Amino acid sequence: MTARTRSDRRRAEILRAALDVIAERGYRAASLASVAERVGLTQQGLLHHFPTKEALLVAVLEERDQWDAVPDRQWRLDLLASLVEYNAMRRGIVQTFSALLGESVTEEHPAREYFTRRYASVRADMARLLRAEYGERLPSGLTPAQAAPLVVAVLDGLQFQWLLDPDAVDMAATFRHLLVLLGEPDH
Amino acid sequence: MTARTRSDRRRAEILRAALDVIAERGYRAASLASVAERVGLTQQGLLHHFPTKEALLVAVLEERDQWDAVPDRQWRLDLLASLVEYNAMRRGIVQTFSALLGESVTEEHPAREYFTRRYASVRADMARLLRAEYGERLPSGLTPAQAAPLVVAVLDGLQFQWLLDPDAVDMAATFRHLLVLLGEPDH
DNA sequence: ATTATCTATAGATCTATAGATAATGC
DNA sequence: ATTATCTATAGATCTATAGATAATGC
Repeated sequence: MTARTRSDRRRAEILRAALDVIAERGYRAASLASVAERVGLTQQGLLHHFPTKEALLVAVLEERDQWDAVPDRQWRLDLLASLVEYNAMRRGIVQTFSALLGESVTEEHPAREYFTRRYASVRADMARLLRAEYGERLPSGLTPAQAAPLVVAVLDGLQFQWLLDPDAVDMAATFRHLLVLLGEPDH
Repeated sequence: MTARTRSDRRRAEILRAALDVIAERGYRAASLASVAERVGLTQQGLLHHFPTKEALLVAVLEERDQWDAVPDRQWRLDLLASLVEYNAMRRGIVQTFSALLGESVTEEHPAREYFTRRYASVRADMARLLRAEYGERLPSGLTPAQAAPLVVAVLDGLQFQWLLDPDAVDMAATFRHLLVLLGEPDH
């Protein structure tokens, strides 16, 4: 599981530092020097492992894809609620990707395509999950495809409210309120 | 309504250019020079009107507060849907404030406090609106205070999905699906 | 007179390249 | 031998200050 070669370990260290720095400053304002400093390297030393700043961002995004690679047959709505609960304990990671999402809507942002593709796929997965849970119609009459972007929007929107004011917003409890709105599945 | 003095007009021009540049690059990556260029000024000329970059940001945020100053007694849920529809025609503005929101969760961002305060107040307004519409319980059994952060989250979350892929997400239609989930008010 | 704008510039950054040296692993 | 890291540095930026000049409005 852990990186094998010396080089892989170094890359993993750098990636973790990059996640932290991006959480603190976003990608554009994150400097290679500040990432390098956290792992005891010079900025030029870091560039030996990732040849450009963008290569480092790409590696960050690829890592995220690995976390998310949960076989989606196993997903259920109540497990989604647990995921939200879990995220509420990993503020740094949530902040990293919320900051990246925010930046990604600006022009020529190197993560823009990534997020565009990702949301298309997340909406599709969510629709599938809802279909598995409810069949072709939710109790409200909405189709899974209609409800999917709503559920995804709630997940992201809640993260921003929570990051700005963790004491004012209980992400997990609020997400469960969405499940109330969606209605109880029949099964 | 329009700015009166020469100076006020100039400031208004600069503000509009700043909104555009922030939409394109975010605040941190927006340079004073690029804002100045759009109004035919040098960067130093711009600084005559806004003494620091942060002062310019503050002015941008204050302007937003003015737009939002709709007497909230007049708000109703279906008017919110029209607002979403309207926003779908103002991509630039939506992008400006989505980018700022995204950046604002990073440390020491000059808009962080602004957004924290703003969301507290937006949630309170939304709860008030829901109470006016539904009374103390929505059809689902949720209280207005429980549903408010959800509705706000949907508004923001949809904006990100729409900005990334306008053709894939119909903001207004999807928001109306949320209204279906909330249920028809009795009155 | 006052306000607006410009030129010049200081002082910080930032990314990336070139090439030397140090450390590691056959 | 190869990989990792460093020093040196080019070439772009960026914000902000200082002080001169141009334009505007009593």
